[in-house]
Amino acid sequence: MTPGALIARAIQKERHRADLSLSALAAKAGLAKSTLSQLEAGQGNPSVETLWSIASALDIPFSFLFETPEPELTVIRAEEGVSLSSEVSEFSATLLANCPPSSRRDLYRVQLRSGTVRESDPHPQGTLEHVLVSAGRVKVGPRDTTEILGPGDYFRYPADVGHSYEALSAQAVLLLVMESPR
Amino acid sequence: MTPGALIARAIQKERHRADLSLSALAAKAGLAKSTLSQLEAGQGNPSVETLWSIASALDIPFSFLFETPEPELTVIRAEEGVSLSSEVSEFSATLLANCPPSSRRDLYRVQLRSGTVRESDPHPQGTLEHVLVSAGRVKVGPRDTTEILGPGDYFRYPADVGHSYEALSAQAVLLLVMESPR
DNA sequence: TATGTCTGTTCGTCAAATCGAACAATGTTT
DNA sequence: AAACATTGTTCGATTTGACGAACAGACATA
Repeated sequence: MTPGALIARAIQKERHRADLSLSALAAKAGLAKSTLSQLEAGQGNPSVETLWSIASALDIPFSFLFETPEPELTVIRAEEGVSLSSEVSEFSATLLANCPPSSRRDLYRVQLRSGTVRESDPHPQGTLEHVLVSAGRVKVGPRDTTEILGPGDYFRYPADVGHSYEALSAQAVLLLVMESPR
Repeated sequence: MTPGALIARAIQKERHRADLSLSALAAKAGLAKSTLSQLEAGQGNPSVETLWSIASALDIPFSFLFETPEPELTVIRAEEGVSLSSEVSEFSATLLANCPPSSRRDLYRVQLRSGTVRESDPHPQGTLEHVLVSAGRVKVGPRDTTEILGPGDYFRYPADVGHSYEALSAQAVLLLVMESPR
């Protein structure tokens, strides 16, 4: 894939996501409409400064201007999972998810208390979340596909739709990996 | 950090790692030496085509040229950490590590039993490991920099040197994120 | 039907990025 | 020491990306 075409698609995708018109984005980025137009047409060979302005106008990290992935939905129970790299019972490692080619994975620690349900708005399209429960019982997942998880359980689901977190025990701790397309 | 300076450092770093002279790289990339010289000096505003040539001449993914250096060794205790989006006490999320531009992050669940020490050989250069303790107490880290961690603790360390995992309690569960350069 | 405001595209002009040769500075050969 | 091959730098010439106005089309308002 030629870099020009790559960037063309990325810009257009991100622009539509931000719900901006070409002219509006041009203005916000301090660029000429013509420049942006040509870029989205795949013609032209933008400079870094130009791309930088676009990225910050779209309020996205610079590297977001390069490519797209695909979603999925997976649960691996505490006792399940492919075990690898150790027959020794003192150490066992289970591969939960190897990293797709062009994605970022940010790590969060989340603490929940029972009572209310934490509703999260949809993240940008293509976003996934990985949850590994550390303590307590929780109910998490997208709108109609929530899962009930206990300590050690792993759950992966698309987060580009509304989703929620709810503690079923008094308190719960979980590791959250947010995976978003670059 | 200005994009120019960012790229300047990246190019120079990667070029030295590839053990190429400026002239040699210029030739291999089909660029004028002068162009490259100016870029590494932080002056100038390269076009995407130019950067693309450089990346492929260095045989690295395009996004390598936008690496932002990160502190290598970090501990965040269970009660510490920058809290965000936690207006409600029922939900608090702590950012542990946001994802550098050009890395893969593979997710593992690791179970340890006390008794033996699990020694791991060095991974490829640039590899980092993130550990979030789910249950039990563990002692993990590179050779002489191990940390003792309890539930909820987070630890990040370079894994391109020998490192080890040891359970201090009867049993321990932890989430391991292995981060390697692309 | 005009009049306005938006959409995104195409054009000539100008500034700037790239080029290529000439440059000084080191190190290696004969 | 002289001759040569490196290193990376600086310079003017030329290509080219970015600008901004003028453009056609879509839609709303009066």
